[in-house]
Amino acid sequence: MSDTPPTRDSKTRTALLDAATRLMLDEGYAAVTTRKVAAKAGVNQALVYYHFRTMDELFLAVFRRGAEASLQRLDDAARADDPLRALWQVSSEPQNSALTVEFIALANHRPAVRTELADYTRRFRLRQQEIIERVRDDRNADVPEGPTPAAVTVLAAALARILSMDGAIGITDGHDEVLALVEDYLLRSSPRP
Amino acid sequence: MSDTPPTRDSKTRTALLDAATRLMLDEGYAAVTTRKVAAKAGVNQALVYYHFRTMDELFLAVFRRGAEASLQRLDDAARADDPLRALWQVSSEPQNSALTVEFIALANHRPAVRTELADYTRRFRLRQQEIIERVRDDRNADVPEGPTPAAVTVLAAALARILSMDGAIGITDGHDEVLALVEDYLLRSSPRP
DNA sequence: GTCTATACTTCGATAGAC
DNA sequence: GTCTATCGAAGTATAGAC
Repeated sequence: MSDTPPTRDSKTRTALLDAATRLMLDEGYAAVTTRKVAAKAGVNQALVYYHFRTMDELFLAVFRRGAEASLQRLDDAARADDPLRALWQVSSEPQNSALTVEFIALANHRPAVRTELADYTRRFRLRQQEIIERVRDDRNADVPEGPTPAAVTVLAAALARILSMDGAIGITDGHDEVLALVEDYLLRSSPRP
Repeated sequence: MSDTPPTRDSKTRTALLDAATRLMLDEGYAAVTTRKVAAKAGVNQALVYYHFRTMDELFLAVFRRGAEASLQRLDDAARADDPLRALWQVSSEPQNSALTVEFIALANHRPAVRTELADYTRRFRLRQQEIIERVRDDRNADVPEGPTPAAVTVLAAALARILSMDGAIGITDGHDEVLALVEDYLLRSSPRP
């Protein structure tokens, strides 16, 4: 506890996180090595270990930054005119899903990442679910048919990810049809003006 | 062309493919190294290079073996009593989705894998789509509502994968609700006896 | 087909000067 | 905070004996 910890909001630290994120998206998590990250950030390799003591901590820092941003966007969506549509826009941000898939693969051999990913996923879905329920209650409507809020959160995550994964390998067949289903749901659930 | 190529159906070759597959499922694709694969198969490291000249070829061989098996199961499903339910069973085999996710992550930095994965995905979905259309035509029914066959193939892949990915990190919330939706679709589309 | 031995590369991580 | 220098481990791949 006598060490001076590196600054939480340092220019270099941010550059390293940006570099690691870009590497994950462009070349996959296996391309995230201290050397490549440092090179992309324009600093020395050893400096990575000053800001993040291990690779695990670097990955966790990348993950947490993205997770906090996503939860923040969720709260913004809750206050949008059409919250359900805003929720879908947050979920379907392509970068979001692409990064998540990399972290899921990473979680396979990094227990610390798995724990963090599971915690975040639960929080994200639960918050999403609350928003969906609130929208439903606000219209104190007769919402008989259609999937439950819990199912909707899983469906949204599933669709967002398949669109992202397919896109990564150049597949788009059936995507328009699926997006039409989403649009259909949003229109059926949207506030009548 | 003067080299004697290794036997296509060799005991060792199969053991190596099994070992690589298990490693991918248990520890992620990054754990698939010639040393670990050889150790798990109980043979020498250099032997991997006799059966597969490079890591790329090893990964492709693992992929192709699984892909051929899946396409075969698709054909079997086409002849089942309830083809749609059989299709869902093939898609939702947990191993299937888990392996696919690893290959998607791999495709990110192995172009050869990406090409192969894209080709296979197209063939799989197209074949699935044909089966769905045939089932629909057989009952020459009035199938007005519900998603198109192309959308169904994407939905099935999306749901199978999210269930698998969630399961890998210990998340099951909302899964029952989603499975109930699938069951609902299958019952609505199943042959009335 | 299977092995030993080894060349070469890259990785994570640390020590210590500035 | 940032750098140079370096260690040891692990990776891909090859040569050659059996």
